[in-house]
Amino acid sequence: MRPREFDHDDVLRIAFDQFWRKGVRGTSLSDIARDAGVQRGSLYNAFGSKEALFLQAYERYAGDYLLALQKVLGAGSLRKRLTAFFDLTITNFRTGSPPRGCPTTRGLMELGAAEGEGLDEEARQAFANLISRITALVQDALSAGAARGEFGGNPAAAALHIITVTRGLAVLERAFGDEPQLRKIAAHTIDLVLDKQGR
Amino acid sequence: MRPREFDHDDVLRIAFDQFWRKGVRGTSLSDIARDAGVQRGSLYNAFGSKEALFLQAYERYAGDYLLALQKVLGAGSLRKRLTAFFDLTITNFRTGSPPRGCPTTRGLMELGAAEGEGLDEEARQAFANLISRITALVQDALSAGAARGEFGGNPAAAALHIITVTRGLAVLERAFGDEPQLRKIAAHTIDLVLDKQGR
DNA sequence: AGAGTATTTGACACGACGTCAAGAAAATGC
DNA sequence: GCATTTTCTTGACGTCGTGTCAAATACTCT
Repeated sequence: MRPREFDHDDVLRIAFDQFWRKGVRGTSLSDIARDAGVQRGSLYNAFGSKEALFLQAYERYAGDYLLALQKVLGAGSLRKRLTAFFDLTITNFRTGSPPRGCPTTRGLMELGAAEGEGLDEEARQAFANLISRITALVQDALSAGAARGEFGGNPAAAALHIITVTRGLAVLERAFGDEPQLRKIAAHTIDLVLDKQGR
Repeated sequence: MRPREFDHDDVLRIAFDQFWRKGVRGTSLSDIARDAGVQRGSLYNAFGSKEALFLQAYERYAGDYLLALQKVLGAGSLRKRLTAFFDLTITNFRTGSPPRGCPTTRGLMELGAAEGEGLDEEARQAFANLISRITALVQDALSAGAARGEFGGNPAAAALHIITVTRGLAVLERAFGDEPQLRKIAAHTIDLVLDKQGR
């Protein structure tokens, strides 16, 4: 056995950074190879394909991100939790310059509509999976809030609504790049859901 | 002067159909040329570049789409208008098999985060422009509704919120392809905005 | 030390984008 | 009616990206 000459995790991080900034289709394996100081062929040998490499890098990101969300969604009043949740969400795709956007949303929209086109079904499931798990976290927070009388609606419906808004924010971020506006929408959403419309 | 051997508008329609289904990056000019029965070089001669061709095709689509929206947002009670608006929105990216998704959202997420990457600034403005104009239409409907006592909130904030939800729906459509779920979210959003939370 | 095995490396085939020069076809002027 | 001109068309080219393969390489285990 000959040992790898590069660190698996280093490559994963470097690759995801590129994918995040430029999208999967917009990132070439040559770019990653150059950045990581690895030969292009070695990447194919180690990961099989660009999509497989992306998937591994994405899973890594998804795990980290879920942990961070779990943290902010688990402490404080419901309003505080939701505020922190939106905050982390917006911060997540507003970091970097230019801002990197939301990798999940970008990945989803990069999917080919037809079969075989672009990213494959496995990637779609990875994206859907992260969204589902985030939805579950939000729903848990809402249910906990309901138990404490901080919320009187349907946790499942409200969680879905909140998630939809975060996905929409990811899109508007791309369109306008106007962070204050995103935060306003987030605040408004919290008001709507908590039924204090601030009028 | 030698006349064109193909119809400008035909090509635009054929091209946009492909862009819509497979994204800009996922569509090759060879595909379009084959589909349209035109030589690839002729497309370059007539449009200049893939992005320019996309932009023209997109503007065409945007105009049609705006007209349709204007129609449904201008008649009936506010609730009816919003329902028809969400209906048209969801129908728009659920048509075709497999569903084609939302071209605006896809286009936005295909944009390169950095300069020079992928679609250029002009495309971003075209996307942002359509979103802005749709927002304005929704806001008009809300204002009209407010004048008739059908709505008591802030039209600008509510319109922005609604638009955000539609962008989120476009993303969730990609993730889950679950049309009934999308419609539920839409209905819930209308309830929230009109302040009848259906509890 | 030697054999085995996985990794690295460079070359290859293929397709896509965009450019360019040469050929083709119609409108205009004489 | 014919030549000219102007535009469109056509095919070839260079570059870059993806993915494959066989040969060379370097480590490990016996």
